Amino acid sequence: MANIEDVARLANVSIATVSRAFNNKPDVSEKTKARILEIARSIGYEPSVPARSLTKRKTNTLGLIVPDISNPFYGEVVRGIEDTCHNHNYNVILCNADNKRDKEFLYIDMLKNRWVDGIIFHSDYFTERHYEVFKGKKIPLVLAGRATKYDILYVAIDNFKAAYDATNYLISLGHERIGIIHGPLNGMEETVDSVDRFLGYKKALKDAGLKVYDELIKEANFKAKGGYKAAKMMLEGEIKPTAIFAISDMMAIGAINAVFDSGFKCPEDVSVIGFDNIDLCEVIRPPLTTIAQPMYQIGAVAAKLLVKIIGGEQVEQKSVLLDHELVVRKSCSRL
Amino acid sequence: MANIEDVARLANVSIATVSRAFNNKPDVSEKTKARILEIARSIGYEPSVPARSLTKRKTNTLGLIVPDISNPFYGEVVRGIEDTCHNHNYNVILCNADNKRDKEFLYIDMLKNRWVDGIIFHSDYFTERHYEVFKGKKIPLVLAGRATKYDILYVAIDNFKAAYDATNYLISLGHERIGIIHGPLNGMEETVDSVDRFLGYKKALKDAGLKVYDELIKEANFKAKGGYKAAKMMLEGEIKPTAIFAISDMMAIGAINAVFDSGFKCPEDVSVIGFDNIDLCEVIRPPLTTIAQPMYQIGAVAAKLLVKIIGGEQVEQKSVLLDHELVVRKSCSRL
DNA sequence: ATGAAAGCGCTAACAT
DNA sequence: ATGTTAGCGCTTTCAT
Repeated sequence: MANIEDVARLANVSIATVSRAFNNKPDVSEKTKARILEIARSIGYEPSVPARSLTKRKTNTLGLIVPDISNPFYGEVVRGIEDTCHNHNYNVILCNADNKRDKEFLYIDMLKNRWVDGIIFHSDYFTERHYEVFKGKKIPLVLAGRATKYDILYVAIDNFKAAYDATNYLISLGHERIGIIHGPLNGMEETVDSVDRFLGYKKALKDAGLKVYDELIKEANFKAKGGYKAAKMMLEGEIKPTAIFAISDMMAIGAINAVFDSGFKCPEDVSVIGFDNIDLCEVIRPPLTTIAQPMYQIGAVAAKLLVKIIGGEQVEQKSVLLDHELVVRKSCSRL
Repeated sequence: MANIEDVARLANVSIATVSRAFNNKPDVSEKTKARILEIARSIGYEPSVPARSLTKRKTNTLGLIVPDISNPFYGEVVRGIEDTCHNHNYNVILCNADNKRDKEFLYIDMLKNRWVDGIIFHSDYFTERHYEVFKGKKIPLVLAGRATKYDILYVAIDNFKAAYDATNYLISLGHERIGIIHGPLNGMEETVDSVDRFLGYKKALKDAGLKVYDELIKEANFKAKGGYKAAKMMLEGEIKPTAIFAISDMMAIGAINAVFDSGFKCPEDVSVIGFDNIDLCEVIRPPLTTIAQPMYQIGAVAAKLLVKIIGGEQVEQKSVLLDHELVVRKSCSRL
C-alpha cells in the first residue's frame, strides 16, 4: 500500500507538503497541490485513517449501542444515525447489547479503547452505574430514545404525554373500560418508557373521571405474542374492555389477533391502539391506529447533537423532546 | 488518558515489557506481569486500538455494506454478523448503501482507508465493476445473500431451487393458475435473486406440464404496497390466479390484503405463499406460508468465513449455499 | 527475562 | 510556499 512518503518522493516534495495538500491547508501553491493530488491518484494513495487518528487524537467514529438491530424499531433509529453520520463524515461502529448490563459495559470499554469520538446509547435502562461509567470515561454521550434525570443529553419523546394522548383518544370515542398492555415496570424505580406510558394512561383516565380497573392492566414483553396473551386474558376476564391501549405496535398486533380469536371483532367490538408506528401498521388488517414515534428523527437528531458536542461548539446544547403524533387508521371506532 | 509509558514508569519496567504483558507473550515473568496488569488497572490503562492498528497493520474491524438496515431482513443478517464478530473480537462498521452504486463505491473506499481487515458486502447487484474495484483494492471480501459467477466467496441460498420448491408446493395442492410477483429483473443480465426465483418458478410449472400465463407474471418492488398493486391487477384480470407466489414476504402480505379487498378470501379462494420468513409471517392473518431464508445464519456464516480468511487459513475456503425451508402456515390451501 | 531503539503513517510546530 | 523534525502509542527486532 502506497504511503505518504511514496507520494512525496514522486512529487519531489516533502511529506509535510503532501499532508498539507490532503488537508486543504491554505499554504500550498495550487500548482503543487494539483500535482500531488494527481500523483496520489495515479498510485492509488489515500491517507491512512488509523495513522491520522493517532496524531489527531480523533477517529471520526461514533460508537452505537442498541438493544437489538434485528428489531425494526431500532433499525429505523440506526438508519437515522448512520445517514447523519455519513453526512458529517463519521463512521459508525454498531454494537448489540440486548439490554444486558455486562454486554453494555463491555462494549463501552471496547469503544473507549478504540478512541471513538462519542457514543450514542440506546437501552431500556439508564442506571446510576451507567452514569458513573460514562462520567468516568469522559466520552461524549447522547442517550437515544429515553429521557433521564442525570445531566446527560438525550433525544426522546414525551412518553407520558404520548400515552395520555392515546388514552384520551380512546376516551373521546366514548370508551370507558380501557385496558392497557404495558411493558416491564421494573419496580418503577427508574424512568423507563414503560413507566411513563403507564402513568400517562392512568392520568388520562383520572382526568376524565373514569375508573381504573386492575383487571384491565396487563404486563407483556413488547412482542406480538406477549400482547396476544395479555389481551386474551383481559378478554376472557370478568370485566371486558371495549378498548385496549398497547404500548408497542407489536403488542397491539398481537392484541388484535387475540380479539378475533376470542370471537370478537376489531374495531367493532374492541378498539385497539398501538405505539411506535412501525411500517407494519398499514399492512395489517385492520390498519393500526397508533401513536407515531419519530424513530428516524430520534436517531438523526441524536447523531447531530453528538457531532456538535464533539465539535466543541459550546452553544449550550440541550436535550431534545421530539413530537409524537396520533395516526388514526381503522383499528379504533366509536363505542 | 494513561498510556503505556505511564504504566512502565510506575512499574519500573520498560514499555516493551508492558507491551509483552498485555499481549500475553511467554517471556515475561508471572510476577512482573501480574504487577504490570494491576498497576494498569489501577490507573485505568488499556492499549490504544488505533496505535495498535498502526503497528500491527490490523484493525480487528470489519466493514459491512448493506442496502438498508431499517429493513428487518437486513436487520437479521446484520445481527448474525455482529454476534459472530463480537465472539471473534472484531468490531463492525455499518454502512447503508441503498443499492446505489456510487454510495457503495464511496463506502468501499472509506473502509479501505480505514484499513478494515475485510468487508461483507450485501447488495442486490454485484457487477463486473464491483469485482474489479474489490480486486484492485485487495480487501478480503465475502458476498452475503447472493451468489456470483466471479471468483468471490459468497454465502447465500439456492434461489432457483427455493422458488422451484415454493411453486411446486402450490402445484401439489392442485393449483394450475399460479401467479408470481417478482422483483426487478434488470434485463436479466445479472444473476439477481429475482431472476433466479423467477426462473425457478417457470421451471416448476414446465416440469408439471402447466401453462405459463403472461397475465399472471407481475413485477413489484419487494414492498407491501408493490405486492398489493400487483396482486390487485392480477385479480382483476381476465385470467384469475388461484394461487400467488410473491418472492418476498412483504409483497405477499400486500397480496393477501389485495385478495380480501378484491372480495376474495385467502386461502379459500386464493392461496398466497411468500419468501424470507420474517417475523411478521406468524403475526398476520392468515399466518403466511413461506420459504424460510436463514437470514441470521447467512450473516453469521459470512462473518465466520471472512474472519477465517483474514486469519490466513489457507484451508481452501469455499462459498456456502445454505438450506432454505418450506414453512407451512395457513395462507395456502388445497384447490 | 528485560531493555533500547527503530518504525508504523501521519500531523503540527518550528524553521527558512 | 516548502522542508525538518518531533511526536502520537504501540509492537517488534535486536541486544544483553
